[in-house]
Amino acid sequence: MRTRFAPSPTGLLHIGGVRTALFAWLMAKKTKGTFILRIEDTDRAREVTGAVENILKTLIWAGLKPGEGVVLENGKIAEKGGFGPYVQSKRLEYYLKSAKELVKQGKAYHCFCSTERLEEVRQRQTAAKERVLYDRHCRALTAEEVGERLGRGERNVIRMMVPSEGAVTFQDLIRGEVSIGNEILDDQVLLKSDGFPTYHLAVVVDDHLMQISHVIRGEEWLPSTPKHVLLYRYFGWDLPIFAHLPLLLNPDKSKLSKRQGDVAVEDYRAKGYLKEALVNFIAFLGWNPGDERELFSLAELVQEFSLERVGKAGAVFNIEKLNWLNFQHLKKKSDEEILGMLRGHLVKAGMDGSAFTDSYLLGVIAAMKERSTFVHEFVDKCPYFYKAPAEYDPDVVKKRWKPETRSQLEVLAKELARMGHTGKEDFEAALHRAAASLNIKNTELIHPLRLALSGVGAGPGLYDIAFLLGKDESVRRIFAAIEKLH
RNA sequence: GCCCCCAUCGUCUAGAGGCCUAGGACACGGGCUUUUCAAGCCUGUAACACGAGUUCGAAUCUCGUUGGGGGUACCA
Repeated sequence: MRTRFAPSPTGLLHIGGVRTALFAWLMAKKTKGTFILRIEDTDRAREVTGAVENILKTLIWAGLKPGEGVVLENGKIAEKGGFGPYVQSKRLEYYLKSAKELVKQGKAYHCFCSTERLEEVRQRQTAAKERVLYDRHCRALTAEEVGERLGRGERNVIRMMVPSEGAVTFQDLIRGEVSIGNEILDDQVLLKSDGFPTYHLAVVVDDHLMQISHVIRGEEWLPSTPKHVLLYRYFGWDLPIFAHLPLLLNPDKSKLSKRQGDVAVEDYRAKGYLKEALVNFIAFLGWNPGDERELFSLAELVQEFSLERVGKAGAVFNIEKLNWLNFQHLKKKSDEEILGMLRGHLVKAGMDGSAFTDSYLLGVIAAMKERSTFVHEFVDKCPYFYKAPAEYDPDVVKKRWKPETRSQLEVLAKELARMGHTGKEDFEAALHRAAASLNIKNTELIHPLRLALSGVGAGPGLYDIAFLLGKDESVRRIFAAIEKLH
């Protein structure tokens, strides 16, 4: 099996794009086939510099490395494989040759209509509530006339000649048989006046020349597939297998787009989503294993995935589920692995990472793991592990800080200061002793202590916090709180 | 407008005629646990768009309606 992902370099890689890439990649891997990256840069106006590199890096980040086509070699964009070039702007000769061949066979023709005339035709048709199609004006031109105008170097395009009757029927792996009447098919432009092909010509020529066996793409291409089928027939080529994936939707069910939240993979990456979670989540948008399992690694997806189990209806991109998956995948990682990511994050957050030892951070990770969905929460959610609280949550102060708290905490501080060993259970024992000597319940000390140490009312187990901070720092924070809160 | 595709809880989905008084997951509510917050465990609310058929029997098949989406460029 040879599958391909063929994006246009018009910007950042879209979440819908990676899903298409993922499905194509999975199919290739599953069958020990090849996954190819081809760049469809036939619209020069929309091209964005750096887009190819971004797309490639994002794919690789997600684990979807192309085995052929446009690849990254030593950090540089390169091409690999025997069917190149893999960038369409470098393949102009193929498209020109193909288009000319069709003209010669009478299956395509030169069209000299101006954009103004085209626009006029469109408007007339719209007003008359007719189908908006090219009126095939230039089909009537004689060979002499065409030759003459071509000789003058007049601007023209090449359009495919679509039969006005009959219908095109083709098989889609996901949707079964799809049929569209020829009468609604346009005499599609194949070669633009700038010499570049349109998508329709380029995709057919390249998929054939590159021996793509399965064309896996979004459902938005379904309506133009008949044109492609026609083109395959005109050229006398075998059809690939088509699989049109259901669309990814905004919460309002329209096609996933910008302006309704983030759509670039990079956005999610920047927010701290794990690639494992994103891939897992995206795979389940339209696909499922048929049983109750939900957590999948990329390798497991390769084992289980099949296009037969891809659904037909569009799927809403639901961030809540993604968050849950991120939590699950984060929990699956070893503390050591998280440590590496946390160190990276500390640096990014502008903190002096070297101020904390591995074992200290590992302690923070153990304490916070059940409470964190993202790696950055090992910092954001518990700043008190990195520096003493500068202020105290007013609500918690109101609830837990009584007039007698001050003197009680002083007793506790003395107990703590006297400890010989400073294990987690020693803090607990010391607090119990303090409470006993004051003749109060443990909780009356526990909550004020939590407030003094962390500045907030919620978090990991109190003794975990105290143990991690250590005896001296805990005592310091108690006195700091007494001073600030009276 | 025209064409194509789609239609099960709010969301992702299981379901390929009887196993469905429709299952799971996220989210939401309640409970247990507990020094707090989480996590975990238990539990609750919640869906076959509608209408005709076919059939002994339909979420599952057919047709229609409605709704939604996509397409309709010298963009992909």
